[in-house]
Amino acid sequence: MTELAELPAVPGAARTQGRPRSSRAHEAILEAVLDLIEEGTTVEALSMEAIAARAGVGKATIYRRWAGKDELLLETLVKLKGPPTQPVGDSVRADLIRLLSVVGQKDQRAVRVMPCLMPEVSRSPEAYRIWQEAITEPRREVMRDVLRRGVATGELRADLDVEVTVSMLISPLLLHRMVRWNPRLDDVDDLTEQIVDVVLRGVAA
Amino acid sequence: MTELAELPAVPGAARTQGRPRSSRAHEAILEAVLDLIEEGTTVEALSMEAIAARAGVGKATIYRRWAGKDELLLETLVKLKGPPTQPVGDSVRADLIRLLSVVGQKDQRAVRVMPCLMPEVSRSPEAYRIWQEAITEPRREVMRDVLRRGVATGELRADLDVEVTVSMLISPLLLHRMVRWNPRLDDVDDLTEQIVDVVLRGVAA
DNA sequence: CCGATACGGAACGGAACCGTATCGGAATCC
DNA sequence: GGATTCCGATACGGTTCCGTTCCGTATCGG
Repeated sequence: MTELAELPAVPGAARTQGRPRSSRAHEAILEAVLDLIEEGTTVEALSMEAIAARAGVGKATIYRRWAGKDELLLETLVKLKGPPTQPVGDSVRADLIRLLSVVGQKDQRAVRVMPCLMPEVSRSPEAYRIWQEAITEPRREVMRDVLRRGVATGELRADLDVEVTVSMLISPLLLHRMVRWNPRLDDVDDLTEQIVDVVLRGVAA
Repeated sequence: MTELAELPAVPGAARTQGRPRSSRAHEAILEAVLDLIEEGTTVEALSMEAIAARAGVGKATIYRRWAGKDELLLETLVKLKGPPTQPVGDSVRADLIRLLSVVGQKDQRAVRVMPCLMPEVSRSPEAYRIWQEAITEPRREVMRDVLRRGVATGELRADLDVEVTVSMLISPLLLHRMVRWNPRLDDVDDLTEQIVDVVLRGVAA
């Protein structure tokens, strides 16, 4: 998918001759994208000119690395999210709380970026595919593992519907932390625990 | 193009003299906005020119009615989502299933429009307020009522956290139907029932 | 040192929209 | 019939951004 190689700068090409691409410019461009989005620019309204200006970079320097805004955004997003949180293995409950407590809490910029991606994701099948593969699916898979292990150890019932359970666990937190769907939940301090406990009770043997 | 007889048309203004505004044009403009969004135009990318062209209307006809795109969009949105579904009162479970089964199913256009509003909602406090007051809050209130009645009749336990429960019930369906957050749920045919049953079990006395 | 490439910056022609103005014609009230 | 307002259409100047192409300079490998 995307190459994050750094020292030689960018692609796997045998770019031996001449001045190497500046990794500093590379980083500055990605940071500029995040900064602008965080400040309220929609993904769609992001202009290459604004990105270049913010990064202190010529537009040509951007086009030398990415074919267009979409490619740039993809690399920005993948870099932003990093790898999913990993469970520890104490108990199903502790692992779920651990995984869920970081939803929308790791990097505040991700919270700002995600809603801006929704129009693109809901419109373009390609954007949807990338979003699924790079962002949501890896995180769901981690949680599926926790639930499956719980089934294996007998902590959870054998006929548990893993997909529905994952969705029930993540969705309320995602919706609250991403778009603050219900502002009254702001005051609930043990939201994660409440959700996990209700779901675990609901699916108990 | 010949004009048919028109109703008195639009606002409560004392507009006695001259040709009245065409309610047909009014409707055509609102429909054009929805059509364009449904076809994949982002709210932000909506241009007055495109709306006018699609509606078969001059731009001046739009500006004569609304001061700008924001006002036009607001009226479009409020018209789109009509009043919330009302519960029947048989049982808590039946009412919840009734309310939840229409999430994202009433008007397919609403499903397309909502993700496009997320960037605006997450960026502008004013847009967030309107979105809450006009869209989400009235629907939550209906569901709160169902839960409160359940508490009153003893079907639900007395110390139920209504806000958290509402969020747990709606969020998974909302996320699935709006942005298809987890495509594996496509095949689950009794998703609504499963969610309601797990939650009700989880919060049982 | 030299050749090659990247750098930041500026300018380019072209496209899309903005919001306004103006047109001849149509609809309505007095 | 006459005054008034709205109609759809088109044109306008102004703005923003696109993606490309030039600069003159900086930085690498050989």
